[in-house]
Amino acid sequence: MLIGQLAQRTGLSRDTIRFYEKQGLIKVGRRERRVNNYKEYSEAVLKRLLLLNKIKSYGFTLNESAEIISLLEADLGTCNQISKAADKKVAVIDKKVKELLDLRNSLLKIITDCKKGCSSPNLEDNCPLFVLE
Amino acid sequence: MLIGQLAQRTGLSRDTIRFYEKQGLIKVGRRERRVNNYKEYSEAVLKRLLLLNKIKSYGFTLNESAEIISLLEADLGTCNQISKAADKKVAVIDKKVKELLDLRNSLLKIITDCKKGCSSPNLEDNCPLFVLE
DNA sequence: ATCAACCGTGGAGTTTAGTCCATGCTTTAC
DNA sequence: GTAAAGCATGGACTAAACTCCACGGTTGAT
Repeated sequence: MLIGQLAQRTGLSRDTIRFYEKQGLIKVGRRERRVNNYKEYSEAVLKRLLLLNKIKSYGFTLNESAEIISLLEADLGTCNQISKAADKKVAVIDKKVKELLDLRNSLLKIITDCKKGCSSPNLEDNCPLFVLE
Repeated sequence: MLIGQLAQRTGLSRDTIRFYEKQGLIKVGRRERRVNNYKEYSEAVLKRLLLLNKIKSYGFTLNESAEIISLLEADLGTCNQISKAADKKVAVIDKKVKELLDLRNSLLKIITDCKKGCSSPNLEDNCPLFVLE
């Protein structure tokens, strides 16, 4: 199929597909061209892209996704390997969540402090925060 | 003071200070130069940088921080304004946290599914996930 | 014949917040 | 007198994952 159809079937834009190609995430052999030089994409490429999307949707980066696919293709994507990769991601996510929640608390505190510091309920006063002592 | 001292007192690198200058976050008048062309930074600039850092530490971007400072300087940084900006940030954070937690659940699910799908406890089998049906 | 819609390539731009480099002048210390 | 350290300027580079653009060839419909 041509790139337009590939785009439709994967939900990716042509530009994205071409970008993935530039990145080496998918390959089209130099022989897989039509006479007019249009690229002919195989079902295998379609599958690879769908898989890439699926893995990516779990929060893996493009490169990580490609690595996982390589493992699978080399029959090395064992349960241990995959689980370990996912575990690592979970740890990263947990860290991010913690940071965000800390930030959230700080923000909530400045909101209450700001309102509290306003000369009583006149919320049109300047916020006493964000002023260096 | 010169940039080196300013860097020391703010904890920012010279490069960062120069970058902020390029971005227009701080300004040094063309007249505020020593005879040798070295820039002379005022205490006001120092304060502005410290304030910028403080606001930034609450998760605001550089530009947002600069905007908040502008409000404060124009005596418009009212409790309402500041609280509203913080509220907005909180909402953004909440959204991100939710996304991350959803992702976390998906990952946990693929871990258990992967292990469950392994031909029983042989974790060296290929993970049955990440395979298109 | 011509217009839209599609294809190819190469390269630039986007975002954020800087970092690093080259070049060249100034000042300070030994 | 010379080396190190500090200053100024302008511009390139970084990550991530695209998106957009220009230019040009091809195909299909009218």
